[in-house]
Amino acid sequence: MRPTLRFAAGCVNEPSVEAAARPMTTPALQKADSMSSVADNIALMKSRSLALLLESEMERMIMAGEIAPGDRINENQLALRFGTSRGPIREALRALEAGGLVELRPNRGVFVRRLSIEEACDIYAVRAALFGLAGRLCAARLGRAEVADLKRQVAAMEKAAKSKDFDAYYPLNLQLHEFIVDHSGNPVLASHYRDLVKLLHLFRARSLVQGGGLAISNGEHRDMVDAIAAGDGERAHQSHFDHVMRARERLMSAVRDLPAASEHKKATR
Amino acid sequence: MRPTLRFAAGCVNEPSVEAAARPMTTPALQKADSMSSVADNIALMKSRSLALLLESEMERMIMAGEIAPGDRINENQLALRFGTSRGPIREALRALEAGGLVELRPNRGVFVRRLSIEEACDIYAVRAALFGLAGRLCAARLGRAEVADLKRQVAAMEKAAKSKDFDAYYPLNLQLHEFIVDHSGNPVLASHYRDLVKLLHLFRARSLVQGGGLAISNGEHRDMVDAIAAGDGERAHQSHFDHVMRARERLMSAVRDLPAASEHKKATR
DNA sequence: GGATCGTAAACTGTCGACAATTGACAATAA
DNA sequence: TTATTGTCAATTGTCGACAGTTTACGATCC
Repeated sequence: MRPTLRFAAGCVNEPSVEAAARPMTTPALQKADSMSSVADNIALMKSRSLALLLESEMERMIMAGEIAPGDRINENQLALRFGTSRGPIREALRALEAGGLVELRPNRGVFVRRLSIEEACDIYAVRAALFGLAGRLCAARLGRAEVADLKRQVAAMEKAAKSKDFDAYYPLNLQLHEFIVDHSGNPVLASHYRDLVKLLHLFRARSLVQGGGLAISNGEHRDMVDAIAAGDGERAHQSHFDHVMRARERLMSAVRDLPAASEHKKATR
Repeated sequence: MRPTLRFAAGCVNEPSVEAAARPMTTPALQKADSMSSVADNIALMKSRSLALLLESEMERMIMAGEIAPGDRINENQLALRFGTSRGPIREALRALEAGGLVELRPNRGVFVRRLSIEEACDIYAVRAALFGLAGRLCAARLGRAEVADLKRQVAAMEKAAKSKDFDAYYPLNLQLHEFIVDHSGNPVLASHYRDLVKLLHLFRARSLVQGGGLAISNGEHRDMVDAIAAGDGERAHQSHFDHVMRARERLMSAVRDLPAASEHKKATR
């Protein structure tokens, strides 16, 4: 029988590692854990490889901030916590490193990547280029139905923006961007775009984006959708590119406005 | 004492795995292998980790075509060949997978990624977007000296193009693109661009690019450099973007012109 | 003869153990 | 006191072995 992978709850001190993964330890007994019983396990069996599981779980942990940028990741501790050996952990960390979420310092350990302002700035620019391309492609591809969908989304955001309901606006905003990228018809673009967005989560000052004019941002969304609706690739490109670049400016000016705190030590190297 | 890492020459049948890596097995004796003796070893010691070494070596092997797209990679065989255990090999493969060079099929093994025409097309588009951004940034950044350098490069290529000397043109072309990307001042952009170019090496029909009008291509280069020299970001973006997209069209039409052979089996899945 | 089933080899996934390195702390010397 | 050196615990890097899966091949049955 395979090792158990129980995500040993409470082994060390973890906030919320849910037993989202519990392969059939006893093939016979199967209480149907209230939530989907068999499908989950089958999916688990198919994933076939702790490393794959661990990779997504650790990515989640980093995204959720359970491990903060700059933190060192202890292999032994993780292995203990997940009830596995260090092998799969190391494999997962390698994959994460290639994605830039984590940094490998030989013989020292792996550290959650810490993004400098400059790097965040660079990432935004690349993201803008990709998003610009997504807009261009959408303008050439999207049909009436999809455009209507886009307009609906922008309208919903308009409402949230008017009432300054950031909690409602934020997920809608995310969804709109995802929609555009996913409907570009270019999976490579979508994948790279997502990677960049992930990386930006490591930027500690990210939360600053919040304040910045919901109405302004949504006005830009309207321009974007208009260009797509008109099938004007060039204009779509420009509006999409500018949208991200303006978001970058909003963030950067916010960062520079409160130069206090934050920037403790740069390049511990 | 550490394991030896001899890259056991001739163990299985490898064409050219040079003993580029030979850490100080006997700290005393050090014959100064004719080439840089100590520095190499120190660099090796610093890299500290077979996995890191293996990663670059295997990347090289894939790039050089020593393992062809679609081929399965046998961990045991590689371990034997390199004189290591499978652990570091697996770690290196994980990293390569995240870069898209290699594909992981659980319980089956890892396979060198095989790029479909569609994927290559998608990658070209993303590459165009990144290159467009690079052009835009260069237009805003480059000084007289760098522009002069660019013009020199284009002039050299002009000469090669006139005499249809592809072997001279190709490396210059590569160098020009590298130059622009590197001088964009955005390392994230440069890194992603390079990854895409690497991926394109997996496209079997890549060699078709060759025939396609050297003079035409270099004419586009001239436009690019002109825009950069003028400091016209918008025009630079457009010319750089178009340059890659036209290269894509040249490749794609070449592919479609000889529909024979090649496309054996799609999606063995 | 062709399809189904069972078996064995080959290989991947995982583990536990050991070797080497790092970083911290204590002891010593100036 | 301060700088240097020696030692030790903690942690990473690597290995060899075992368990489980896949796949190819041959035997059996229709």
